[in-house]
Amino acid sequence: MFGFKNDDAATVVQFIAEHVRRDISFGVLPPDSRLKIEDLRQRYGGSAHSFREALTLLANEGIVEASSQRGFRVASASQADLEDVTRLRAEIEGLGLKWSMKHGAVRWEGELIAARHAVDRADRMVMDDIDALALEWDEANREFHAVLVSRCNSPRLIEFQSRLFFESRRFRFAVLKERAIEPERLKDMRNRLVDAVLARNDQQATEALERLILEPFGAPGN
Amino acid sequence: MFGFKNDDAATVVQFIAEHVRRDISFGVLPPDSRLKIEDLRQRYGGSAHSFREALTLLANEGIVEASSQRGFRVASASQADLEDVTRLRAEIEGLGLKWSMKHGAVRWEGELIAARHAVDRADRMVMDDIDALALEWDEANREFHAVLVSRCNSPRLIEFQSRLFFESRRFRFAVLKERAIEPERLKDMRNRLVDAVLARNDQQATEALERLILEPFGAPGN
DNA sequence: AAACCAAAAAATATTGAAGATTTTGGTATT
DNA sequence: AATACCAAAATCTTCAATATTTTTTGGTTT
Repeated sequence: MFGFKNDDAATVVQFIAEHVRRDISFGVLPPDSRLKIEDLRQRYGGSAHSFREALTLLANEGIVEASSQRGFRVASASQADLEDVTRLRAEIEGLGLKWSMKHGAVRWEGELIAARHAVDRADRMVMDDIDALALEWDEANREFHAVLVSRCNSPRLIEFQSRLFFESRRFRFAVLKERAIEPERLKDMRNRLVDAVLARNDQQATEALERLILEPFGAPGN
Repeated sequence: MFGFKNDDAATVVQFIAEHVRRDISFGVLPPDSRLKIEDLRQRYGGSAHSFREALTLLANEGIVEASSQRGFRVASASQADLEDVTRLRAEIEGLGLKWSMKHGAVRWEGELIAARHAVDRADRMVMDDIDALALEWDEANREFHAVLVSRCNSPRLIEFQSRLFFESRRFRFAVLKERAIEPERLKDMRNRLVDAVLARNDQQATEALERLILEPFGAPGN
């Protein structure tokens, strides 16, 4: 019936998890709100078991909190969380970039330049219709940062990076909704980053990356 | 009735997950072996659903692999995995240690010294009866490395560290079973590490930590 | 009025059984 | 030997029921 023979998200649990994950990122399900299984079923479909499984999974990812015998709720999103996630993201991603710069060749550089192009474009366009383009915008961002670490040769680092990126999504959308994105500034920082990568300058690259990650959130702690 | 309402995860799923996690670490369930739910139920008890949930969780942690429609199996443990885990552990733990050295005070130093004492002792004793003392030995190790990062002020880093430590357990036990532990050498390295920490010397500390983590596995890549 | 206890109500956790779908392994055919 | 096909096995998903825990409610005592 369905043509999905891929190993990707072919199971109901993963389908649900993906959906809930996205709705949490977008703020449709706000922080600290309770996730009553019965309510969710009516919204997303699926059986109670599938939901438990999916929520257990999301709890393990950190965007849902589970307390024993008391059900699930969306993880809180405090200032401390924001700082923790972004700081750690800067470190992990910086490390992955450093390693990628050792192994990545011309092909990688091409992917990087293409991803930069896409994300620059998304930055410029997203303001026109935030609701419609937000997902696309974030996907371009995800792709760019994924390429940065893609050649690091460490599957676990890639997974951590991806997880932290998802966790920071909520905060990123909050910034976007305040229209606090500065396309030109971001483009500048990305150019400096890519230049440093192409020149294989480790230190400049990690510094540029750190600024790119931290600055949109107001560089807390100055 | 008040008192015992700890967050202690008294749910069946977590109980099963904990058990299976341990058996995988110990090699009771060897890498790549299939995890048939029916078989496991007879061994651990619990319902099929609880098992699915637990295994989904372990799959998310990385020590179990799930392929859609084809069940679960213990994650393979290749040389590449060993290198990935240990390398990443050295980096993450090093970062956490650096941050801990900023915030940790006298109390922390005390915990560190106590943990070092315990793990030195465990190293000396474990050879006498490996099967009986292995768990205790590894717990002392876990505690020591947990203390190192305990003051880093980043819950997510602590969680990553803990996860990587569990993932590396399998390899650590393999080394132990080959009786390839050198208590005196390890004690030396730990002393150098703790000395550097007390002196608040970032670079020496991270270098010592890196050696402590990588060396027991034969320092691959020379 | 505040604190306390017990029973009722609500929600969650767990299990069992059964139907649907997919993979696997064997057999017959070409 | 390769392919097509069928049956058995395993997994995935849902429905339904029971057990356990938390929360609420209402009445009693201090």
